Amino acid sequence: MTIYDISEKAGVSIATVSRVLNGSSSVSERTRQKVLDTIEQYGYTPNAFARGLGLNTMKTIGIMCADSSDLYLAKAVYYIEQKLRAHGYDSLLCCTGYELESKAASMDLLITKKVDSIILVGSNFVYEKEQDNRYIAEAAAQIPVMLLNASFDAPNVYSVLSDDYTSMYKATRQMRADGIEDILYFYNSDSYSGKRKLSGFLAAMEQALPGTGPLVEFYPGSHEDIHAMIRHLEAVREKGIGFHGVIAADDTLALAAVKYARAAGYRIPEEFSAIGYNNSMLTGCCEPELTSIDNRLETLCQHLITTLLGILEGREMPKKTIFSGEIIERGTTRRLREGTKQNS
Amino acid sequence: MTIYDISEKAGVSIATVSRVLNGSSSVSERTRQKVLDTIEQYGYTPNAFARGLGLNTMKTIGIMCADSSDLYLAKAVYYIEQKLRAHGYDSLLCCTGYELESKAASMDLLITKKVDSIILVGSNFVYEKEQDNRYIAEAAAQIPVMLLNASFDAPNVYSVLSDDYTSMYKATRQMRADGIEDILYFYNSDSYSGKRKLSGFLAAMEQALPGTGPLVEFYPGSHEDIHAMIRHLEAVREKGIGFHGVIAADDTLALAAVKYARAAGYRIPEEFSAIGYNNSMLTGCCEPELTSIDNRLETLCQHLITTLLGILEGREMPKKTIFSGEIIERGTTRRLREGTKQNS
DNA sequence: ATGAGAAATGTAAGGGCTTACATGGTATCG
DNA sequence: CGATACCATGTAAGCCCTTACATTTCTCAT
Repeated sequence: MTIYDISEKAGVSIATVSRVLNGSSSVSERTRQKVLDTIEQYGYTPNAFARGLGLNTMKTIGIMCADSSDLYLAKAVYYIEQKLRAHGYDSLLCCTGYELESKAASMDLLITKKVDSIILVGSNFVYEKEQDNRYIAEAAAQIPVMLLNASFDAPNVYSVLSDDYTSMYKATRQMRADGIEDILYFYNSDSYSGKRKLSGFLAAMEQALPGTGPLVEFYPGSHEDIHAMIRHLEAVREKGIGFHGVIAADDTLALAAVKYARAAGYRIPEEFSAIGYNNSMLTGCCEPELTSIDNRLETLCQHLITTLLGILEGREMPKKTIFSGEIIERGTTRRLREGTKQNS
Repeated sequence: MTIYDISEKAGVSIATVSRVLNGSSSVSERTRQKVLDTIEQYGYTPNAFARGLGLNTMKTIGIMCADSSDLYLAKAVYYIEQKLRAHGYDSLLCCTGYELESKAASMDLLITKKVDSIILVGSNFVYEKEQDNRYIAEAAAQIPVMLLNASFDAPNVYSVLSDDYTSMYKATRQMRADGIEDILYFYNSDSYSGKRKLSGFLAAMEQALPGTGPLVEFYPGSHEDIHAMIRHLEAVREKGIGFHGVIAADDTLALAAVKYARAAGYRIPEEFSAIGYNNSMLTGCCEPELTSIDNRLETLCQHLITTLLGILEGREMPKKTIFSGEIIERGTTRRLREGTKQNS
């Protein structure tokens, strides 16, 4: 069943059928109905390839993310896919892993597949070394590239991100205001946002205790292995380093910190505090529940899609948008700051 | 840059270039190299649409899942995407939600987009009423449809699933063997596998205590809201129904049960047991750690892809494959069965 | 009624690729 | 050395749409 069949059955030319299909230019209401009826009757669907060839687009967006099974990234991918679909775009998903090479390769692949744009989900796509980001600039020479949770300045590259620096800065200040001196920063990624978060922590600590070397621990293992994280923290203590608060770059790490602290016999939050990041469902999984920073992922995604659609329609759009995060207080932090409303 | 440009630069015909590109039929090694060099030199990539139009395939597989942010589904999508990519296929992701209507609509959409096959990830795609599954059969009339964790018998539909019935049956028997009489079955889905799990539980209970009405609770709320789950369990107790063990259809539910039990003052596993399902990262999130059923998701996905590739190559493939699951014992169950090796 | 201009429709030229078939060249055999 | 068979390559006909441009049909003011 092709457009020719329909045009024949409906007694019009293929051009007219095409016009009806695309809603463009003028077709009299009468013919329009006639064509529509015929299409309905014969159950015709235009061939996507031929259409793509003609229009040079198939309304498909490439979504790249390192690991779509990661709690946070999965959520982002979900929001993005939803919102794209709502606007008639499909999503070609590409889980690239964390190596630069395979990211670049996936990017080429998506471009070859003729996606209209590529969305890079997660801050690990932007590297410190400028040259490592060349692959992004190269892709952007062909189609717009959107960054979620990262920023990179190049033509045709658009960024939407959360103000991780300030969020961490505030969290750190808050924990100090709660009277905790020895805070350990626990993180597992040197990604773009990973670095911003760390800077926020360091800035707050430097301001509070100038010249002191703040406690900072990098966890290199698997993102899901809470055991290993706990062991890591135990190893830190065994080195004689004491800490009564943990600010983590991620809820999983924070959860590990809570479990570590409980095992070590601390009462939480009286003797030990923890703040996580992402405000994921994991916050409900520990006792007491985890205070966490919400970076308004859905808002970010919404904005990213709005921006993308604008670009695809040829409008001028902001190259970089930053949203602020919010600390969601739960049971792993006390509240000495505002008066003396304490938790216990 | 088209195939014409290359053919010109290389001094051959477009047919030859095409042949080199597709590795088909015979091309002399000399011309082959010449063409390859030219392509390399000018950085030519064939136009995917034109190619699709000619070959009537773009090596793309549709992946449908209700909610790709669900821990378990996200993992499945991840495995599938990885394995497909390894074989040169791309994945068009489609999060459909849980309504039949939108599932059917998404299916049409994917077919319109000319995917080579559709994979339905998750058991919620198969309904009890035969007629509600018509949308699957209809799609299968056009392209092969693969079911993960569900089964539905129709031409061109292939199923790969875990033996949820037996897994639950075993888990239930095991908990009873551990001396727990009042086991509550806690579930949140009437999906295909949801029903199989429930049956396994009921069968084991019926066998143990014929005629007794087993305790069964359906949780209707959000998949992520652990609080609500806990409240639900509390409400059950307030109705005067006692239980000292929970078998849950899902790790999140089991986690809620553990939190519920701890809050109620039970010692785990001495006074209260719990078994979850999926063996997800959540098992490491509670104290003690959660015993859970592993349904070998990666194996399922691997097999599903192998089957799919076979079908696409025109080979005959098994229509239904069932793998057995495995109980991974952790801290929320005791072990009275095998001798007296106890946990505490 | 008539002619101009607008509206509706048709014609045909791509878009970039695959591939059946045609052609020319070379090796093989008697 | 001519006939046979094959291998390498080229020619051209699709694949199914979109759309610029040409043509026909209306509409309406005169």
